[in-house]
Parts: sequence; structure tokens; C-alpha cells
Amino acid sequence: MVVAATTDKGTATREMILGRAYALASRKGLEGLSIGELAMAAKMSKSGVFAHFGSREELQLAVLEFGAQHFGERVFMPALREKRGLPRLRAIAHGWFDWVRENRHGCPLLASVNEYDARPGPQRDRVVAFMDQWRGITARAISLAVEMGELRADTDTRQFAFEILGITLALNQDTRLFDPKQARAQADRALERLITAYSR
Amino acid sequence: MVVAATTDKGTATREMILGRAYALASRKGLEGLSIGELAMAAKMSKSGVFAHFGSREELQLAVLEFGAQHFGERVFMPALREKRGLPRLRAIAHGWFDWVRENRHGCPLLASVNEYDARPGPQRDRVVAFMDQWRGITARAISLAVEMGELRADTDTRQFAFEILGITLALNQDTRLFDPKQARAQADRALERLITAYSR
DNA sequence: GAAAAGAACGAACGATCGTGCTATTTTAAA
DNA sequence: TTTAAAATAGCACGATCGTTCGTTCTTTTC
Repeated sequence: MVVAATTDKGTATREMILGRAYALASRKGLEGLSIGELAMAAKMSKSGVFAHFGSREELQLAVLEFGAQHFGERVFMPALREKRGLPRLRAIAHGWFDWVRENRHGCPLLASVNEYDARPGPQRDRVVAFMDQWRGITARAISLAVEMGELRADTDTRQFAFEILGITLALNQDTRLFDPKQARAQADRALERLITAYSR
Repeated sequence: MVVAATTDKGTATREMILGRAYALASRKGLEGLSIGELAMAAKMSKSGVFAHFGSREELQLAVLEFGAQHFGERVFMPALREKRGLPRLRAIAHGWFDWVRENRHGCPLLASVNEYDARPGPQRDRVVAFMDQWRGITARAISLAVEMGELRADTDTRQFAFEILGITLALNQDTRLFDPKQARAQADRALERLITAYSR
């Protein structure tokens, strides 16, 4: 028989810790996340928290994984249930727009891009993989819209994805620096203008 | 007679320190910048460096000021020498694109937006002021292009500026995560498409 | 050149960092 | 219910953090 490596309660606690860590990382970034502070937030001892991950780096990677998991469930999966073409493409974009609003103090995934883009290591690798996954899924959704004739045949999918990324990053920034509602309206308008431009 | 608060050599050293601090902050962020590490980079003692700023927060603000100053000289001033309308608008955008490339390990100003957007305090205030300055200058350049008839009369300047911001942020991200040249080409194309869309 | 002011250093502070080690408590399987 | 394993706590470590203080060296002013 196989002996479980962890206990039910163990994984539950780990998930609880990751939730707190995600919230803390939203405000202070993954590099600003300390085990002592996390332990206080989780009402546990430092060593108790530490034992779940084995190192600070593993904790950071776990938080990234936690975020990627939730993003997938909240953005990708609903979008992939939409029908091919523009509906699915809009769902990807709007899902991300909503995600930006919901993560009120910032999305740790996007924040981590800025923290690790110039720092080689597993964290950067994870972030690159995440952004690459997004690009792949989005590019495919665009391609399908092209195949269905909803976008022009000469549409450059990479270019299109690049511009959606830009709209989202501007939304992400203006949401927290200035007026969230206005930022969202601008993002929506930019997206529709983009789609129109590539429509036949 | 007025007694100078600082010595010539003093300000020179301070500028040297800020240069190293800017470089360090490019890689580790303003929050990842430590005085001990900065002292090593400047080949000075910790207390020697510290005395120039009085606190870590003042050091961070000085680095932000240093970056804003250089950005103004490198991007805003050349652009304001271009003639009104699209030439000036393009100069603002391309100047920023170039700036992203030149700051190879990241622009501390843009990185600081992500570090401080959810953390009230002087650093956040400074970053907001900087982005607000950019928005103001860019919006005015757009307005002038409208007045000169180069852009449609019903052009929404805020919307336009929002989209330029997005293009730059996407460029900033893709430059360091993926292929810089491709990212730059995509940014240029996005900008031209944007201008075309708002042209009569 | 003397006197005053500023710049830089060295040492130390309390606090916190990540991490290890050992004990104790709690959970899951027999 | 006993027993082995896993989860958690407690404590201590060396390192580094920002900051303070007193001293020394260097620059400026008269």
C-alpha cells in the first residue's frame, strides 16, 4: 500500500497558508514576503510555516503556482467553454480585466514579472512559463477567430496578442493608480477598437 | 553670506551613489535596494552612504527623482523640441520605447509603479505624480495633433494616452521576458495602427 | 595657514531575516 | 487503542537590515 506523503489536515493548512501568502504578496510582492510575517498572518509559528515549503524559494514558487492555478480556473477555463472565435477571445480578455479588478491590491503574477524579469532563477522561469501559456492560449483563440472568418485572414496573431497584453497592463496600472472605473471603460473601448480594426 | 549646505565633492559623491543605486534598483527594485549592498557597490561605508540621505525612504525617493530627471532629459525634452502634432507625439512614444530598451534591466520608475501601487506613502505619491506628468504631457501633445487636424476632432485624448501606455507596458514586459527586437517591432506597429485609427 | 564645516568611517544597537535542530502535539492507519 | 508518521512549536544560529553615535579625514572659507 502507498503511504501518503501528507495528511488531509496538512494539505488544508498548506492551502490556508498559501491563501494568506497570496494576499500578502499582493501588497508587498513575492520578494517582500517574509516567513515571519506570513506566520503571524497564519497564526502559526515561523518553523511551522517553514516546514510546509522547506525554503523561501519553494514558498515563492508555491505562491506563483497558487496564483496560476486560480487564474486558470477563473479566466482560462470559463473562456475555453465559450464557443470558438470572438466570443472566446472576448472571454479571455474580459476575464483578465475582471481578474485585475478582483485582485484589488495587485495581481502577484503580473507583479512578479516586474520583480523577476531581470533576475534569472526558478521564479523568473515560472513567470515566463505563465506568460508564455497565456500567449499560446490567446494566440490560438485569435487563430480560431481568423479561421471562422471573424477576423481578417492576414491577422498577425502575435501582434494581436501583444496589443491585448498592453491593454491589460495599462488597465492594471491605471486601476490602482487612478480611477478603476474609467480605466476599465478605456480597456473595453481599446479592445473593441482592436477587434474592429482586425475585422473584415 | 550664505553658507552652502553641501560641498562640491559632496554633491558629486551623492550623484555617484545615486547612479549605482539606480543600477541596483533596476535589478532588484527599490524595495530590494539595501544600504549595505549599495555601499559595497559605491565602495563606501554603510554609514557614509547613509549620511547622504538620512533614511532609507529618502534614498528611495532620491532614486525616483534621479530616474524622473533622466527620463525628462531623455524623453520629454527632445520630444518638446519636435514640432507640434504627430511628430511630437511620435517622439514621446518612440523616446519611451528607446528608454525601455536602454534601461536593460528594467526601468525603476515603471517597476516602482508595481511595487508601490498598493502601498500608500511618499514613494507611491512620487510614482503617481510621475505617471500623471506623463499623462498630462502626452494628452497635450495629442490635443495639439487634433487641433492641427492630424487626428480626428472627436479623438478622446485620455483614451489615446491610455493605449500608448499599454503599448509601452507590453513592450517593457516582452523586451525582458522574450525577444526585444520583436517586441519593439510590435510596439511600433501598434503605435502606427493606433495613429491611423484616429486619423481622418 | 587657521578655523570651521562637511564628508566619510568604524563600531555597535536592536530587529528581523531564512534556516536548522529537537521536542511535543496531532493526525491517520493498524 | 496502540503505534508510526506527520504537523507544529520552540529555540537558537549567523547574517543582514536600517539606524545612531562618536571619531577622523577632507574640503572649504576666512
